[in-house]
Amino acid sequence: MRFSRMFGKTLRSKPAEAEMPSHELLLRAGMIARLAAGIYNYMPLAWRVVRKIENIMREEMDAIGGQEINMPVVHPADLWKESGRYFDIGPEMVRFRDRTGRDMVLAMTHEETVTDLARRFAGSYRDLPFMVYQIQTKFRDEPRPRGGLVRVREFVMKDAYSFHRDASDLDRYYEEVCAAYRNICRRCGVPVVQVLSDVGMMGGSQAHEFMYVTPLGEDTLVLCPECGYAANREVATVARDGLEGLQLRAENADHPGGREAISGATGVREGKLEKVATPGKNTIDLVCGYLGVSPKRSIKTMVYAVHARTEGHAGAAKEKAGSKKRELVLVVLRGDLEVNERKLANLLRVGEVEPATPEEMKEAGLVPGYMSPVGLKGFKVVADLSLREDEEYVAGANEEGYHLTGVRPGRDFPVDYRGDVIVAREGDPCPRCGKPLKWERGIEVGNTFKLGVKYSSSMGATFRDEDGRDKPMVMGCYGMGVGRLLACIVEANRDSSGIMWPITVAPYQIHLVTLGASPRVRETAEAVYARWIREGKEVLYDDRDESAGVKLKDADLLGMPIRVLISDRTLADEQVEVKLRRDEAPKRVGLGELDKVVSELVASEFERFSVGASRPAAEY
RNA sequence: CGGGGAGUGGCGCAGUUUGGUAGCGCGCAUGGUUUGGGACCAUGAGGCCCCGGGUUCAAGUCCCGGCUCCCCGACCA
Repeated sequence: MRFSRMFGKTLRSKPAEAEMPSHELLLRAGMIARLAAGIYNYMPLAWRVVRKIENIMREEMDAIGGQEINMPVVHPADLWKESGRYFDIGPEMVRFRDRTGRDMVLAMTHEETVTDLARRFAGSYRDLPFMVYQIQTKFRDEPRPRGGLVRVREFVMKDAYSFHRDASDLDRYYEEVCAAYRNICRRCGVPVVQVLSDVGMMGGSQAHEFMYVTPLGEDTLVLCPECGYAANREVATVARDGLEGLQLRAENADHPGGREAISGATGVREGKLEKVATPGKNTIDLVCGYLGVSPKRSIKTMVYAVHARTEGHAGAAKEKAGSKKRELVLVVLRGDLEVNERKLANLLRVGEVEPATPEEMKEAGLVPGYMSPVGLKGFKVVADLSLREDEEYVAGANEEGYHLTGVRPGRDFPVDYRGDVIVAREGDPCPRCGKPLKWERGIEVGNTFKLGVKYSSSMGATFRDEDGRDKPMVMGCYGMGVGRLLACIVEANRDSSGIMWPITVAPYQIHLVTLGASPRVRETAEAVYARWIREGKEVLYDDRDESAGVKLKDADLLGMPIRVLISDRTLADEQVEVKLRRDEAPKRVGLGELDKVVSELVASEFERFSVGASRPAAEY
């Protein structure tokens, strides 16, 4: 490609809209152009990168037996009503009617369509397992697009779906997909960490996310540097022993206060529920400070509102889901901990929970600042595992200005649900090895879900098993955002001057630059360019009549891995200059050895991003 | 959807406080001088100052309404 003919232009200054380095560099390089919030054009250089990323994805999916297909972006809403998601998903799904008035949607993902295909074409256990994938546009009307290509509304995703006879076959295959995902990221030059994640709107039993770790990431990851435990904060757990046993005992040892303080402050014996006046002490800190008790010895009571879940099969009743009254749930946990709303929703088996509004609490007769489940009727109570039935706590008395001491969960109030509903904190003990956990931020480039039979059972995708019985297929689904991966490639491969493309995805492998306007330089470069094009080399040839500074700055910004420079100065010695983008120092190379040197560099650059023997052999 | 900010040649910005001929840098065009890190000289083109209404002799500037975009949250590949 001749630079002088290339559509697009580099920018000298940082565009005002740029939010993060990859965004700025892609804009300045003239590779992307925003059309609307979260909707981007891809210019020629970026599109070449996209095609290379897609091909790496294809190779890795094919290597684990995937078969590429293509499913539509516009779906009849009926399919989404069948799975029930038409009613569960909010305004992020674009809905419209076609000219005949039929309800249609834009695809946010393709579980419904692929499950429809599976039920039509796979009827026997002999047809299983199989995996199909596509690289296709999705549209999600995100509330807040951001970060250039990191969070957009229209995006291309590689999505794969596998179908199995049983869970153990899915488990086996799932590992292969995870390995393939690691290969894709490695080949694209993006380091990722695989973390446990929430199943989200996909449903299912287990899920992982593949995260590029960066302070600019949108997700918080909980990592154990010691044993490798890694989870999204939404689902991260902590070692309960460390939390409630050892630490609490240590705390009590340090603070002769502890339970004695409770009796001391109130004059009551241990083991009895007593009401104490705590005027104006309407926060955990105030109450505990006042009573001289550690917050770990107090019960925090939170009120959440939930909608009844629109579960399973579709039904006309769901149409009015929005009008349903919200049920209030009391959540109790140790006073020093915070509620993890994601875990709470999962425990209650609802899509989401929301903190109750002050009006709702008032209407229900609850007293903010002095709440507890003690003596209240008509509320479901969720107790976090951090509360022990053999300990006593300070809790609200449900009366302005009063608290209770000596409260025992279970004895003094009933517990309907018991589970892990707390947020893991930095420094909490790792659930696997007990060492302190660390927090990082990350961008999710891919995810994998064990869907199980959520879609196959609701949509009737069954197969006849060897035993003659019809069973729902066991499914997995696996997504990876192409544009988001591109953004992460830039994030992970750049310096202050510009992008440093890994050769595996670089728009062009070689950037040929001339300096000066002398005929000899021009003729030499033209000859080299013509020869390389003939040989099929990927070369961007900067043939512009620009000053040296402009051309070199552009070469750094655009970031092709190998730069070949021809000038009067180099030709004086019958040489050209060869430089890797990632290296500081250029090398002089005789004209006669140029092709050999470049070919070797191309090969060695590819070697840096190879996955070697770690790629699994095709299984099918 | 809450809270904050911004819309002025292609890009980055000033001008708005105090209403009075729309500016600067980069880019673009033409000619010339240059050519190892975003050169220089000269000449030139390019604007419904986001949209609609209002106040005024006069609105980029003041008032009302709307739209779009950005940031921080809530939400997600």
